Amino acid sequence: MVRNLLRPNKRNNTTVKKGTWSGEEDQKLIAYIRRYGIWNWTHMPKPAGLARTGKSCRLRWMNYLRPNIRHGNITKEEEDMIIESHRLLGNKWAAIAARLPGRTDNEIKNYWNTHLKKRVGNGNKLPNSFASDIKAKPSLPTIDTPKSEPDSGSQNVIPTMPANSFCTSYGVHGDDKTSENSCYSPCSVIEEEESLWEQFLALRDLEIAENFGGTYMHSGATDPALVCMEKEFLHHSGSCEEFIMDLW
DNA sequence: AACATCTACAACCGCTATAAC
DNA sequence: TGTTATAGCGGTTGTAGATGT
Repeated sequence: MVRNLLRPNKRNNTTVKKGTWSGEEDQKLIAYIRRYGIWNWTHMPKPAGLARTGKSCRLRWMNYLRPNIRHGNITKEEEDMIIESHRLLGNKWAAIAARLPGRTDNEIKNYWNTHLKKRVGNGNKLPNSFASDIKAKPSLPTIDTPKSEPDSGSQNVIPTMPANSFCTSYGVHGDDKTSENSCYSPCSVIEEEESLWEQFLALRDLEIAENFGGTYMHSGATDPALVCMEKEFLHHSGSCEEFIMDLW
């Protein structure tokens, strides 16, 4: 029994898939973000070839697919940090996650509810007023995380940008395969070679380029792939053929 | 072997905050 | 200033796999 439902979306008359993400869906999302970056979660699923809501895509990316996510057992040190942070902050999972590099709020929340809640209980929680005081003070010392501060110098920086300012071929994943993080990560598996879906996206770029001057040029396209290609082509001095070659 | 129960965690839902218009 | 769209957060649910009977 897999949570794998299809629900019609009344708003745009499409069918939205729910439930567990398949490997193919992961691959599509990673390939799309790898190529185009994160520009708008709501409008991303369609051009990415996903029958998911933007919200679902965001959650999947943030909690599972994003680079530098640590999967696997929580260490003793991390557990201590969770307990201590929870004592200070209460159920502020995002704030707690910010103190634990590579861990997501969802993971910490699950870990707390399944492993620590009974053991630690709520007895050590400080009053809410204290927790909100801490929240209001961004100077609270925290451990750097990819979420709050993308690691500089690395290519594992996900571009986030408004839809109208985006550009193609942003590097989402680094080439560093010597990472000490040996935990399973769908990202690292797919990183090994260009995915089929990524190749498809590249072919689509080519198709778009071939149609410049015609259909796409004045289509008012909103798909960033088209918008950006359009901009790039307009600024390209060479022929269409040269433009295509430059893309590779 | 078959079924029931438990555990861990991925994913969904509803709400709030923020930004843009 | 009000409205709408989007992102993010925390609570909760549902499922897969493990374990017990």
